[in-house]
Amino acid sequence: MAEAKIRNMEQFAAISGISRPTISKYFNDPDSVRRSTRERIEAAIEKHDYHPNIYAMNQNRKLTKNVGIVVPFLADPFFTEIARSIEQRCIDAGYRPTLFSSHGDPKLETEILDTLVSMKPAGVLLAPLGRASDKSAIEKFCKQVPTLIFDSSVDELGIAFVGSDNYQFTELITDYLCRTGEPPCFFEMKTPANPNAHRRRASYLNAMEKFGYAPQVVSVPGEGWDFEAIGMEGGRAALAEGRFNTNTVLCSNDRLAIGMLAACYAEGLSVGRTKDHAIRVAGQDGHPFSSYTCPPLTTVAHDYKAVSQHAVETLFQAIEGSVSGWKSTRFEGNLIMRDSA
Amino acid sequence: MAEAKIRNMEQFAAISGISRPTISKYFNDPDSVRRSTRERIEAAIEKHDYHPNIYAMNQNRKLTKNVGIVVPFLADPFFTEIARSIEQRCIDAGYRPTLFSSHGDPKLETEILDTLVSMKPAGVLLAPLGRASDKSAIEKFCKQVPTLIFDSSVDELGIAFVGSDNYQFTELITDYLCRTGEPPCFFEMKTPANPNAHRRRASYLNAMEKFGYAPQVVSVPGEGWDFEAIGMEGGRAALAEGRFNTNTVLCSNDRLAIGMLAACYAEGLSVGRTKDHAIRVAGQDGHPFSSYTCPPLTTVAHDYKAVSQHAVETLFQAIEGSVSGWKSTRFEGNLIMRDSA
DNA sequence: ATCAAAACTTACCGCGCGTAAAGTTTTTAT
DNA sequence: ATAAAAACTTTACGCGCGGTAAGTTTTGAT
Repeated sequence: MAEAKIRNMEQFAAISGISRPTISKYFNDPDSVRRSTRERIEAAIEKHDYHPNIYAMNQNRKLTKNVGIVVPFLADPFFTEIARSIEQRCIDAGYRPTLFSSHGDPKLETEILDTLVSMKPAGVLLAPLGRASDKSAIEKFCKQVPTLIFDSSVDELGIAFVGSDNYQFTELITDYLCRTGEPPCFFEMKTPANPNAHRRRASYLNAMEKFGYAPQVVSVPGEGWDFEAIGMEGGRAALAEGRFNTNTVLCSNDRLAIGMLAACYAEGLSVGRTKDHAIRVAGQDGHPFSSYTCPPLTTVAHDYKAVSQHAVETLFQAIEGSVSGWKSTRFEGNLIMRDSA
Repeated sequence: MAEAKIRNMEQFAAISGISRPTISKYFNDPDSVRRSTRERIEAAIEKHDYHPNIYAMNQNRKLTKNVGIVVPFLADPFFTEIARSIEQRCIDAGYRPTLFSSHGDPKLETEILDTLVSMKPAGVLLAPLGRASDKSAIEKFCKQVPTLIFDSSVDELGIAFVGSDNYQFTELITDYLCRTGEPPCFFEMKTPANPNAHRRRASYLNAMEKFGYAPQVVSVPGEGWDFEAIGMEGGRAALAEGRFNTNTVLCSNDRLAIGMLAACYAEGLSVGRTKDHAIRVAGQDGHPFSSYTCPPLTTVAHDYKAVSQHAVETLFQAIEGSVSGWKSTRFEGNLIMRDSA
């Protein structure tokens, strides 16, 4: 600690008595140098606490180990959860993930893509904003960087799409709700940001027809990503006005359902699947907190593990050469029966 | 779009008929070049869609506009919320924030600090893991980069600490609970990751003594950051075993309280502040979802705005020269009375 | 001991940009 | 019109590292 701080690899090479290219080789792959050399280098690292500058490293590399992860809204626990899962898988695969959130802002999303270009990532996992996204910017970006689109699909961009089978989600839970009680009304935002919401509505309508029930969609106003608030306010209004034809409400997503539960509580309606309750409420997503609502929320859970694993694997396969055509993979969800419906 | 893609500033300078240093100057500050020049550059940018590589930019700059934000656990909505707020303020101040999460892992926290050194940030806002943090690594880092510590304090490191007055939080809500019903038991994790938890317990004990009541602390086992699960399981056990002496439970934080609410529901206990309920539950933090629990959670909310604003301002003042001594600022919380207590 | 393979060193260029010095052109003020 | 100031160009170097080619040393097997 007495000596001056090492500032670059050349200084470190000089002080450790090993040539710079060898040091560089070591940091690129510690096993690529002789054991004795490695030990000398590691001793010097220990002694001088040297770390190469990763941003300078990537500057002149043909292939970096950087991976970008972009989600539309990090304050949504669904995205924090999936991002965390993907992040971990990237680390395990020896890559350096960097996480970005578009914060619901298309301009910020485009800026992030520009930043990512500077980062020279080996690949990017992008969950686009959806409807609001600047598609041409995404398209341009996909031509420069191997990009895997997840969560919500935008045309046939990038190397592949990996997500959930939202159509199956809604059909599954609609079927369950119809079999176990009154057929559900569908509760959603009027202008959802995410294209998956449209799939879910369409699936609901189709399923209800198939099962021989009259569908009823209750769309509530509200912009942005504050779903719980929108669900609560819209839910209270809809309940007060008696806009639900049955005692069962299927929400377009869990966050809306959490708002709906709060609305029911506020309106003095007891939620639950047994006879002594006034209303049943179900969600969709398998939100991390859905098991801690009161009552615990019945929902269809994303197969987080399958989605994140397949997304990461597909990206890495593409990075490592095997280029096949664009493909879309959607995983089925699992019904999680809890007390709310 | 017909021409080949511009790869660097030199090519861009050539094609736009302006020297590279001037282009560089423009990107550093558009107003530092003549109006006519600026217009020519901007026309060329528009035409060729050129953006300088930000990582190469920062390579050789004396002062970058990078700011690092590190939180211990991004899956905790409290941290997503405060991070988002801080991020926005940095952007508004013309800086480029990059967000990192330690994911509860001290090794990852140290790695992030190394990464941040490479990034040459103008400053860093760090919410340390707390008890688990590698303090010597943080200390080293603080010597290299202007660092503001927020949320939980670690010694007197960095340029300053900004956070909440956790002592006041607990005193405030304990007082409220004592005045409005039975005095509260204190519900907490046995081995909390965050030092604020200890402050809250100490404050509870002190307040109870002051008000002339016998304190009772119920500590439940559990490691990690899955607070809702820990609160629910520990809460169920404690309720089943009748370990709460009064009908009022003050939880160490809102996430634990959310778990406690779920435990009460599971045990068939009605939660609320009126006579017809069996138990009162309160939290602390002002968690983003605390208003959507059933019943809505009574809590002490962080002054998110004040904390994030003061943190960012203090950092930028330090960056821009005015170096005063280390200071600690703690903002008071606001009691939010809802139905749960 | 011998020799080829493996590992290393030296030397040099490249990445994309910041920055400084010196000279040239343009603008502004008088 | 003239001079000073401002803005620009040219030139040259630096940041911290990757990567390659050539030559040198070390290794390990015979």
